[in-house]
Amino acid sequence: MSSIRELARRCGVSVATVSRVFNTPEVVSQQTRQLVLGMAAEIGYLPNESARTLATKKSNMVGLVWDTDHRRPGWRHPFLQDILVALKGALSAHGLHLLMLAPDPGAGPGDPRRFLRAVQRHNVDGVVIIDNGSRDPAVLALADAEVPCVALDLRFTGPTCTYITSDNAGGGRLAAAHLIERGHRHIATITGPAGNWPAAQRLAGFREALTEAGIPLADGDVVTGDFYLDSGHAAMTRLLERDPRPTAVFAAGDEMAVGAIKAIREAGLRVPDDVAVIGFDDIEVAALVPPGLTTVTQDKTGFGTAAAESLMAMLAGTATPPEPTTLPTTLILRGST
Amino acid sequence: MSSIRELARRCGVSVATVSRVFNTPEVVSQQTRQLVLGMAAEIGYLPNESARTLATKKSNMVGLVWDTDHRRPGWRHPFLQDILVALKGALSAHGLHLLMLAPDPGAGPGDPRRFLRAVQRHNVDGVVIIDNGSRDPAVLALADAEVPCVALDLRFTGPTCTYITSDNAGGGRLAAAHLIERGHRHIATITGPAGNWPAAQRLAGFREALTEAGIPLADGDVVTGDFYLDSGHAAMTRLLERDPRPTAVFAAGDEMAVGAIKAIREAGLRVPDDVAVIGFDDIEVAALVPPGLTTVTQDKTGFGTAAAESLMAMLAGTATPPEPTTLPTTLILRGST
DNA sequence: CGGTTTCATGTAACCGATTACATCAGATGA
DNA sequence: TCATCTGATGTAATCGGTTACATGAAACCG
Repeated sequence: MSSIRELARRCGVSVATVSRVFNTPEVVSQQTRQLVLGMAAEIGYLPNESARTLATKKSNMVGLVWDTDHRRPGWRHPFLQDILVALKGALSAHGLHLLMLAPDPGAGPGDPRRFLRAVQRHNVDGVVIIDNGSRDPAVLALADAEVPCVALDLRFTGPTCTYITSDNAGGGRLAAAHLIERGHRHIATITGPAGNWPAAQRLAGFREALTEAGIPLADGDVVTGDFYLDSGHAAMTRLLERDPRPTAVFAAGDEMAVGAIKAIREAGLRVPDDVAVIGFDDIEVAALVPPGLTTVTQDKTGFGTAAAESLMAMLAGTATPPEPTTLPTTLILRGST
Repeated sequence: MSSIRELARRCGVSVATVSRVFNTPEVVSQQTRQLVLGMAAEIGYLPNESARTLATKKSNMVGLVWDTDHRRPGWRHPFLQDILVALKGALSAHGLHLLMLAPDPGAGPGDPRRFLRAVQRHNVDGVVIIDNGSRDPAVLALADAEVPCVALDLRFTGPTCTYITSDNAGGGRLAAAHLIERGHRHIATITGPAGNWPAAQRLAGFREALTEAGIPLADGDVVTGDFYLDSGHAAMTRLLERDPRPTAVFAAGDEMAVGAIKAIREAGLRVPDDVAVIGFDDIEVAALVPPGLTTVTQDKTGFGTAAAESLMAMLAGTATPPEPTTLPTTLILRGST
């Protein structure tokens, strides 16, 4: 691998000049520039990023902390793929690479500093956190990183931190309003795990809209799930035992909604005639599962692009981190309501 | 940020000793080791990875080249998420980080060296390529990287290269055998784009099994799709116009199979009674779309773990790259056949 | 007891870049 | 004509580690 010194020697110039050709080409003469670039192409010279990072303390890498919950092997964020595609695209456009960090081996598996340490060792210019509400201490510890941080789907603040979330409360309101408009007066909901902020917001918005419409929400009509399919099935089964039975259900996640539909079918009832179902997320299956799941969609691509933008703003050196971004949610009408 | 020299000074030892404490602790005395570790914890010292990489030429980073097809914004690999989860998990276990590389900005958008250059600049210890048969020159150029490379779902050979694929031919055979066993004698297929190797293998295995069973496959019963839903719908629509109409269809991808089911339904026919459908991939929707899609499943997690293992083998310094891995495919019976 | 090992540690070169500062030739201007 | 400015380039310190080699003390051994 040819170094800058080798290239400088071959060109008969100093290393400083070569460096300038690549970093501040405008200060070097046309003639020298072409000489160096030509020779660089000839011998296949490429600057070594580690050396540049060492010298400049800028790595052009953004750390990605993700999938931190080792206790749950099936952990997944519903939009991981969409977010990654958008995030990588947006960062690439700025010449930034995305480093998916392994926990620091020097810290034990339970050490809350295992990601912070990994971040600090690698001179990343910023960090993106993808979580879904686990509130893992190892994630929260990242607020201490003296580096711009953007968290997705997680309230996350700090002197150099901001976050992106969907308008979950608004989405919950949309769902309630839609069901009310469809004439339902007894509406149940399957919410997410206690302590999960997006789930709580969805429930809050939903409840608010019901209250405004003068529709009561009994405690027994609020059942907790864990966002996965089976929990939706189980929750719905319980709801169907209620007397009177709710005529509509708002599930705080599409997977749970699909599970609910399954349970309704198994009980010999029809969707939406006997029980209407509305979900949240608009995952791929929503469009494909019959009768088509009406749902509240999140701007999946927006997560990635907004994260990149917030990060770029902080990298540009604003004194205070950008305000948290709230992505709009919208209703997608399909057959289940 | 405290440096190794700072730490050495505070401990009253040389930088070499500090370095040894972290890299070859067995050669330094118990006493000194504890002194250094204690002080390191106290002042929060962490070694700088860029500096280590510069000195050792090992970065503990694996480059990930992915989503190279800029012409198709919706590009996606059916298993990207599963692969990433497994890959990251397996690499993390070995202390390796995954660097999702942006194309080198110094190369134009169409430059076939844009990924190779990014790889070379970053001192990555290895490269993983996720492709789905685009045969992008920028991907093929990576064979010249003097670094271990593992490609997923792509035949990719070279002095330091190997690849992981599913047993696509075997899967095609499984699909055919299953339909034959179900009594079908007129079976059509929706294949992938010309030049797509996995698709070609699936077709080959499928065709082979039919031939062995003495069942003809007319040219008109082979229709080409592009792996996406709409193409499956369109292909099936054409197949339904055939006279006689096939009684079963093998789609080389689940999304196309779902599209096919949709087309069959829209034509007023039933699945599987009028036309049976079998897919390939076992994506999430397969289980959820009624009547449940019978399909050939790939070992999604296996892609990630096998890639990590092949990579580790090459990093361990074997003279020749490991043989390509062929992951077994198996049949998943559901309601569509 | 002198010589050889062994163990712990130190010295200093090196990895490949960036960059503050110095230099120097030629152009400018009074 | 000489001082001054400008533009292009060079010198050398620096970033934060690793590691070959040197050193010196203690242990071992015939």
